[in-house]
Amino acid sequence: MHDLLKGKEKVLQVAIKLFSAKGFKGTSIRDIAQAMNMSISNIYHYFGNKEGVLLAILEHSSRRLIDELRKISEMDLDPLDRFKLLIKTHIELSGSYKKEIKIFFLDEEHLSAEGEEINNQIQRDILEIHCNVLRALNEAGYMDCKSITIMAFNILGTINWYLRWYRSKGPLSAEDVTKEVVSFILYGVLGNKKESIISEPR
Amino acid sequence: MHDLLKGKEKVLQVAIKLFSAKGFKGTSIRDIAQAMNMSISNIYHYFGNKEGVLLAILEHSSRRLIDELRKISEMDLDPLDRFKLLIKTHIELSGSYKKEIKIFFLDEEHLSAEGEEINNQIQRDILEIHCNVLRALNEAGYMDCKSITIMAFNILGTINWYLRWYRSKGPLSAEDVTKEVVSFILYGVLGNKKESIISEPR
DNA sequence: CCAATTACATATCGATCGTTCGATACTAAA
DNA sequence: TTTAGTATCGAACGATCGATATGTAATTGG
Repeated sequence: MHDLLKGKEKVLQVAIKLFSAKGFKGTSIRDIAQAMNMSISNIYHYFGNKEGVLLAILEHSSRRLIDELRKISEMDLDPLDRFKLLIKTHIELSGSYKKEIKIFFLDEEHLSAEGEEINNQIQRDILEIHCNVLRALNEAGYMDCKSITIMAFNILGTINWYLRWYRSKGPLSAEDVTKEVVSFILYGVLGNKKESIISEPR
Repeated sequence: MHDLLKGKEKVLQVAIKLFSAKGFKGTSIRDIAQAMNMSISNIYHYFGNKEGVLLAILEHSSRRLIDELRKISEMDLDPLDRFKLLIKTHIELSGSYKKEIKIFFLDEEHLSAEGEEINNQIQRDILEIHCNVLRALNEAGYMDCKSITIMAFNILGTINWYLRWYRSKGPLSAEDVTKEVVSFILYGVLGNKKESIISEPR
């Protein structure tokens, strides 16, 4: 047993890498098998079919992110502090699930009805968490917007796009970049009530 | 000639629809040919290969968007007004190129070196236009940020995400949704200098 | 009107795809 | 030691893929 990961777990690791790099349709079962010196049929033994691999990735990786974010959304904090923490955590956590998230939002198209349902549920869960936190923010008078949902979409767009373009190359440190993105979202959300901000989020 | 569009032009129309719906890898030349009752070989006669179809779409559709945006970015206006106009136009124009833009940002992965270069150039052009407008905004003291580029990315993320989720179904009119998105971007960009905003952009 | 170019079609190629089958090796309980 | 389940494999299936070779009809410029 000279491999750190074995069987099922390793398939997922390799598949995450390949799916995120070449897309779902762009990656064949053979690609995955070859990249880890495993037989094709063995992957089918584990996951049933190709989509099974994708769904396993989705469930496996999204669960952790969603649980973490939900925990924050239920914290007993000042609405603004909770919101800041949520955004910051979402960005930072997403950093470690970068590849997986790229898969979430890249391959929604070519799934079966069942797969699409699972994928939609994930996105709905994440959106709802943000909506809840935003709603509290709104009711506490920190912001004033016509549609909480639109605001949540704007936030997710900014975060997910950040995952696309960020390549630890530029002049700023990862931390500074995060701070800039968080700040953009913060001011965008608070809008004309920006006086609510006493101090920058650290 | 019972068809409104003929030949090359019609291939592009059909390909845009299919690529945006099922992805580049998820759409076969046969799909395109069948959807318009044309022979496979004829598409090859027009575009050389499958990627040729994609590149034709890219060049054809991005050119108009880029030209339009660049025109605005070079207008002799107050920096803030120019910025507002740019965002508003970008969102509205993107609305009509929705499918095409989905293709731009969905299929960057599976292109040849040449195709990737073209695609990158398009994205660089769009980014640069926004950077230029932002820079003027910054120099005029309307905003104060560490990185113009990050700001531009944030804007593009919000806009492109909007194209993903918007489905003329919700309670708000398309116009109102646009206004909300523009407002989010505006406040996000202006940050702690929001007093620069006198009146909402219509 | 005729030659040349363009617009299209049929038929087919070899490669690759997702998937399945049938067989072995290993492992742990009985 | 038998047995049952789990992990793994090689070989092959039919379908579909991108691409091409070889044509014929239509259009057009001189």
